[in-house]
Amino acid sequence: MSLYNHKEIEKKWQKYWAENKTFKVEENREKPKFYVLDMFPYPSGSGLHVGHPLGYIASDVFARYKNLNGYNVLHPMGYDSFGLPAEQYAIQTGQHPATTTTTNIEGGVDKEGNKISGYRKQLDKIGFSFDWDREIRTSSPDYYKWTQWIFKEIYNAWYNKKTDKAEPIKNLINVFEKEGNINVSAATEYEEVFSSNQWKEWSEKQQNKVLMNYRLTYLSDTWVNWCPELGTVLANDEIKDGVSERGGYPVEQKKMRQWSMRITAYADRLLRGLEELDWSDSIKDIQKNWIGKSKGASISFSIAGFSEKIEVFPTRPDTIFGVSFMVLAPEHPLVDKITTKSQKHKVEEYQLKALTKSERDRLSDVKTISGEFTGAYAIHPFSGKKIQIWIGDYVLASYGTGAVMAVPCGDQRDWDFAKHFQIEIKNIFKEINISESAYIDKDATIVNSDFLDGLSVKKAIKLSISELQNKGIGKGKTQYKLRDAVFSRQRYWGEPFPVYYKDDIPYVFEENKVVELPEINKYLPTEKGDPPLARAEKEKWNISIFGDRMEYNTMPGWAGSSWYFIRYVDPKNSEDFASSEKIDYWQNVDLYIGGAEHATGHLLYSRFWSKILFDLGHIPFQEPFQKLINQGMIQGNSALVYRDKNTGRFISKGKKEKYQVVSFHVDINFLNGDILDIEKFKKWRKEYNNAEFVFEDSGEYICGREIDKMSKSKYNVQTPDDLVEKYGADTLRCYEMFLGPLEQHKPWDVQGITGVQGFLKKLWKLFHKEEVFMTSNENPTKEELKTLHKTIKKIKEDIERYSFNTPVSAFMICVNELTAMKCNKSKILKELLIILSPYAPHICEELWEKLGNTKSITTATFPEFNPEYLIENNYKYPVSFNGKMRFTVELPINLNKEEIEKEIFKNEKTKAYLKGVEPKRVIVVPKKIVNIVY
RNA sequence: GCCCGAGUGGUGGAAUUGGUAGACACGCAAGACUUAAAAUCUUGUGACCAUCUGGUCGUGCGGGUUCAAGUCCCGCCUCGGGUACCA
Repeated sequence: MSLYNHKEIEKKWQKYWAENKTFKVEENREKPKFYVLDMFPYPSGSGLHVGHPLGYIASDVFARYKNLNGYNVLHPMGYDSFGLPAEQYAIQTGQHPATTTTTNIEGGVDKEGNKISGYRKQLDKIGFSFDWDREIRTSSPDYYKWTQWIFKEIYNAWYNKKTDKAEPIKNLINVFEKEGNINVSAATEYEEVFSSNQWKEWSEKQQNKVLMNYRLTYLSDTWVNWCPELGTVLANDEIKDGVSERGGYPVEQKKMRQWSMRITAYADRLLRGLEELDWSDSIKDIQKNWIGKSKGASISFSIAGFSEKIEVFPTRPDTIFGVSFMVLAPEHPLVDKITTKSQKHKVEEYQLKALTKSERDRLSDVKTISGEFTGAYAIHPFSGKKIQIWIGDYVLASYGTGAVMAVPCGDQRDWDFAKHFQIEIKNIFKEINISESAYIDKDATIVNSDFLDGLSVKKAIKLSISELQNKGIGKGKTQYKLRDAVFSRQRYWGEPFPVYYKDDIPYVFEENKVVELPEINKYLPTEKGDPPLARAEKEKWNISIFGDRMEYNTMPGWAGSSWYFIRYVDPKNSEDFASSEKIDYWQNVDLYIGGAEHATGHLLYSRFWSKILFDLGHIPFQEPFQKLINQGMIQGNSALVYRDKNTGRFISKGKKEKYQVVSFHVDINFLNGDILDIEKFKKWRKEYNNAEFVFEDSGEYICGREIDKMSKSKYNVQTPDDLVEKYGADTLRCYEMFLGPLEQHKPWDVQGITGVQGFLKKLWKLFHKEEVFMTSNENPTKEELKTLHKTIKKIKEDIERYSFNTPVSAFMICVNELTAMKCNKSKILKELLIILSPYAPHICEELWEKLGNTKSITTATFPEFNPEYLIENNYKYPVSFNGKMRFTVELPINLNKEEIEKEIFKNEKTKAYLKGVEPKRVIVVPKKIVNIVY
């Protein structure tokens, strides 16, 4: 073998790595650990396209780099294998989702007879350094046994606000038995107070009901986002623009008995925890927004003639004297009660109208101001004045208290509302004109406000809160937008809950045994509307049910992915979710790479579960992912053909203006560059067999191009398999990195790949003469060492700042320079192979072996950069005149400013540019630049 | 609307702290080898002007700071992401 044969080399080394378990990793206290993780994929039937491996390649480069630098690197891979598509497929074909899932991972044939290559085989071809002995699948009972265990841990925990952490529910029960709940400060909506006697007297059912209010996962009747088409409940982050993210089906509000996770207890810690994370600002912002912390006061207004109060939550309690009316959401429970007879008709009409309006309508209808007066009055807590109570659909029942104290001078929506209904607008800001709009900045001085007069906003907020507190009508309060997360799905293909019901009370199984997903005859809801699991008879379950029935819901997609990074450290442990020694060694993930679309889902829930597990003493860290990189999406480069509407002929791109055309997507595999292969196209579909064309003058058919999401339906999917076959995995790896910064979105374009392959061929040639392997043992020259060490420095610096694209150019430059020097010295090439091996591991292993090494290149050490080789005697000074670079002058590096200036002015060219004019100023920056101003 | 991020040749992109804009690669053009093609190699390639030397312009647009701005500041435009009557 003499020419670079990527197929043979890659096959050989992939086999070698697998047989020798090269990437198997164990705890090793001699070495520092490094944990590199990719977001694990959902194994879909369509397999990997070139966008998927982008992040995996980057993390693999980093993992291999860290390994060469003496770290013990954990770099696992697995599958998030519960999910909707497999279930949808099961509904259509009757095939068990487990079967589909296995086929999608391991390869095989699907029900329609399509060949599925399988994720694992696709991944293997790219040469990743995954430790496959650690593979996990969230749908495997060995794995979800522990997802269920974590659920039980969460179920058996409550949030103690005094210690600011989760604690076992047992402790709480002890307290209840001793002294009731009088001294308990917990994350709960439950406000009733009970004594120890009351607690003891209660039935089990009653006690259970009360405890539900404290548990970190609890059952409650909640308004949920119900998607009838999917037959399931969706989390807020699974809905985009009012329709389901998957499928785009309408979503409606429905009340259902659901498991929820008390994530709100962690709102503040989730917010504060962001500060110490090395994540992009945009992801941090998204999470901050989602948590939505706002500080203010809760104030209750009494209503004239009623005992009820209206609770409001202003963030600006300092504007309390600017209140000129109140607005309730049309759905507010008090509306029916306080509305006067004369207003009743109008109010009810308005309520009905508001009901029919969808969220979307309300949103798009910002300009229309609407509302109705209820006829009732609230009492201002300080002035005692009567103020009108209105309803308006700009106030949402679902947010805060569903009521606002309207301060038109300080809030634009209140201002608009007051103007529209001609309600008084009181100005409480000193020397501020509010005749055109409200004043929302916080830099005014408060006036017309009794005891707040003359104060700054900041001081007035403080004082107003303490006065409210004194009067017992309000207090300072912090509110979050974050809601508790609904944790039930009316689905089959998910983790079953380790829960059964007896007399309608939920119980979790005491014994630590997995509750396996039972076989059912159909993957659809029952006629009664119960979830599919209701179809399983009691004996179909692998566990003896002591109660009346099992929980029929399953867990959501994010359950398994919220803790998988912990399981990787000890994936086969059957006694524990992972041994504490191993967790202690590996700790949290040092580098996590994945898509930004998981910002509010997976990335938030994982942080939430980590904090619970930390509080309960199961793990020693609170944050799962220290450094996060969000890789950009690789978009598809679709190809279009144009068909003449009149004749049905296909018109080439350059001629299409002369015709009335409709465009179609065609398979990108029919193209060579932008030129369509007419024969392939004709064979594609029957109706094209006799297609006629209008060509360019050159006689070719040129396709249009368009950047789309990569998807089957646009025929623009490029699989890594084809490219690996044609160019090799090493080329693909380097090329995907070469494409641009990892975080950036970029269209896929295969045109540049030949350049990268050319680079590897040139590398190969450095080691060969006349197609025979030949290297020299001579000592390298200064120039050769300079090239090598310049590259070592650049690669190290770039990889460490996660710049994965620039090293590829540096390697190219290095190989180009060595080629120009005709360098085949093993002392140089050996080190080049080591630094290149994270990018192109196969070719490097092969050449490494040819150099006479018997151990894999993965056991090598990343070379030390030696600055001595980069010391220059001269520097080429760019000489600028008035900031414009004109020419360069090479000067000894050790000259000082004055000497440099002298040398420059000796130069003929300098004189020519100055034309005898005396320079006004000369700037000399040694080892940088010379600028002459004249 | 608000909050982030981005805008550089025909294309992907480089320029890490203000200091030679366009590295590296694709594409294109010319040439060498070849019966021919592929592969490979050599040369050129931001735009405009000029016979070369060279000059003018040039990093989305308009200003500004500076000896010097792709990089910093102010105001806009476009695109992408997030969020949405949040009280």
